[in-house]
This record gives sequence, structure tokens and C-alpha cells, in this order.
Amino acid sequence: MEATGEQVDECDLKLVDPGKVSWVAEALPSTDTVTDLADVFSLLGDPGRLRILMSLLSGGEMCVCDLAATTTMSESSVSHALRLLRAHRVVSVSRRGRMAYYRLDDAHVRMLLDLGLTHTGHTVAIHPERGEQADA
Amino acid sequence: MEATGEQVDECDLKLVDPGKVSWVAEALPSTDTVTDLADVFSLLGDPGRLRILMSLLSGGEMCVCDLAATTTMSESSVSHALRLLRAHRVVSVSRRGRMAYYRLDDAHVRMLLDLGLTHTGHTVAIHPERGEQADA
DNA sequence: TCCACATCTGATTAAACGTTCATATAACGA
DNA sequence: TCGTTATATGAACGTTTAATCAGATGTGGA
Repeated sequence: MEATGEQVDECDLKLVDPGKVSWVAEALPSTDTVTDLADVFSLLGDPGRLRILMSLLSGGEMCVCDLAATTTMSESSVSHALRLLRAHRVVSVSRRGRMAYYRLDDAHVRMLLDLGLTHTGHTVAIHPERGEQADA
Repeated sequence: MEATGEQVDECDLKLVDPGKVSWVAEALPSTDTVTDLADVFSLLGDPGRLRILMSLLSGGEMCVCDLAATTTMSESSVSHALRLLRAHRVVSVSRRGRMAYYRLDDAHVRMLLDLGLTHTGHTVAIHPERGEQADA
């Protein structure tokens, strides 16, 4: 890819293992890909948003005011958070009357949440009779 | 936890589905657990740290200067980032001579990274002959 | 011992973030 | 139509964060 034949642009002088550096650098996804992925993780990196998403994970479909209750956040905060999550296609809305019902709309994020909860030793509370969990 | 027997402390007045709110609230992990999990995701939510971790994921064990090269960050930035990751037990160090060799030291984070990369359509470059991937 | 080198650390600064408050939009009921 | 309710949005504020620079620590070789 490089005209010079060197993948690590410059200052190879101080590299301990130039060979490994070369192929590790090549193996890394593009800047855009890394940025996108970091964005997703970042979205999950806020306790408030995380509580919202976990609420949706077990509750299925919920309106803003109920989410405010389960997460102990103000409705305004929840709304702002949902706007962000919506912009990143992590949640989707169904508007019925004056209510807005949100749901988890990203199978990948669902898996990340699940994996995260598993790690903490916390089992995701699934209530089949309320049926909301999807394909994943 | 509540003296009143109500899980959603107050203002049940404006709830759309009080029943669901109750059990969703109960199903949520403790504040500490949520905070810890958010911390982990937050750690993965920075492009620089993500590149460091992905480098370690494919490179196995690497020193600071080589990581600086693969991530195109300054050595100081890398060192600061590694300190954070170290504090959260995500990476561990082996000091040999004046070098510090870092490695991914959290199977769970490894899985999250893997899942994240899978989602982006990017296959993790594994080089068995360099052997570093663990149990996971 | 002294110097060079790899890494670490603290302080500073600028940008990004989440919350709040006030207000806007839009739908239902009277 | 008017008032109320549910949600959305914008601006302002305080906090957190990551990058940079300068200097500290500690190791190896001369």
C-alpha cells in the first residue's frame, strides 16, 4: 500500500518489533470503522443510557415517562438520551397518540448489553409472558 | 428497600404501565453494577484506547513504543491510556529491562472487542503462528 | 559513575459531555 | 377552541476528559 514499502509512515528507528508493528497496523480496521465502533461503546458508556437500554432490554417497549421512572432520571434527560440513541439507530420509536414508545432496535447492541450483563454476573430478566425479546 | 412497599419511590401518578415499571425497575442491576459496566464500555468508547486494545488483540503482547506506532498516538498518550486500562485490570504489564510489555488481560473485554469487530464486518486478524489469543 | 533510553507522571488546557430549565410541538378531552 | 398532557428541543452551565508538554523514574551500557 505504501510507496516506500514501509507501512508505519515514519520513525521506524525506535520500534522494538517492526515486523509485528507492520502487520498489526495492517490488521487494524480503518479510522472510520474504529470511530464508529468507539461511538457505539461510548453510547453504552453512560450509566443513564445504560439503564435506559437495560430497561428496554427487559421491558421491551416503553414510553418516555415509564423509562424516566425505571431509570430515576428526569423526563428531559431521558428524552435527550433517547435522541442520541435514536440518531445512532440503537432504538426506534412508535408514536401512538401523544405517547412515544421506544424499543431496542439493534441486535448487535442487544448482544453487547447481554454480554456485559453476563460479565457482571447479572442475569437478564426475561419475562416471556410479556414477550418482547427478539431474534438477537 | 422501600418502607412504603413501592419500588418506584414516588410520582406513580404519571406512569403509563405501573406494573411493568415495577418489575423492570426490580430487574435492573444495582447502581454500582451499572456504573461498573458503564465504566467498561466507556473504556472501549475512545478511538485511541480502542486501537490500543485491538492492537493487543491481534498482536498479543506489545511494548509502549510499538503501540504508539500502530495506533499513531504519541507515546505519552499511549502511556496515559494504558494507565487507565491497567487501573481497570483490562491490560497487564510485564516489565523486562526498561521495556514494558502490555497484554489484554480481561477475557470479557476480549469478547466485547470481538463482538464489536464482528459487527463492523471486520474479522479479527489472528496470526496463530505468533500465538497470543487466549481461552476467551 | 554517567549518559542515553523507555516509560511514567503531573499540570495545564481545550473540547466534549450530561443535566437542567425554559420553551416548543403536537395530541387528546372538554 | 382552549387547556392539559407527553414528548421534544435549545441554550446555558458545571463537570469530565484526552492531549500535550515538561519533568521524573528507573534500567542498561560505556
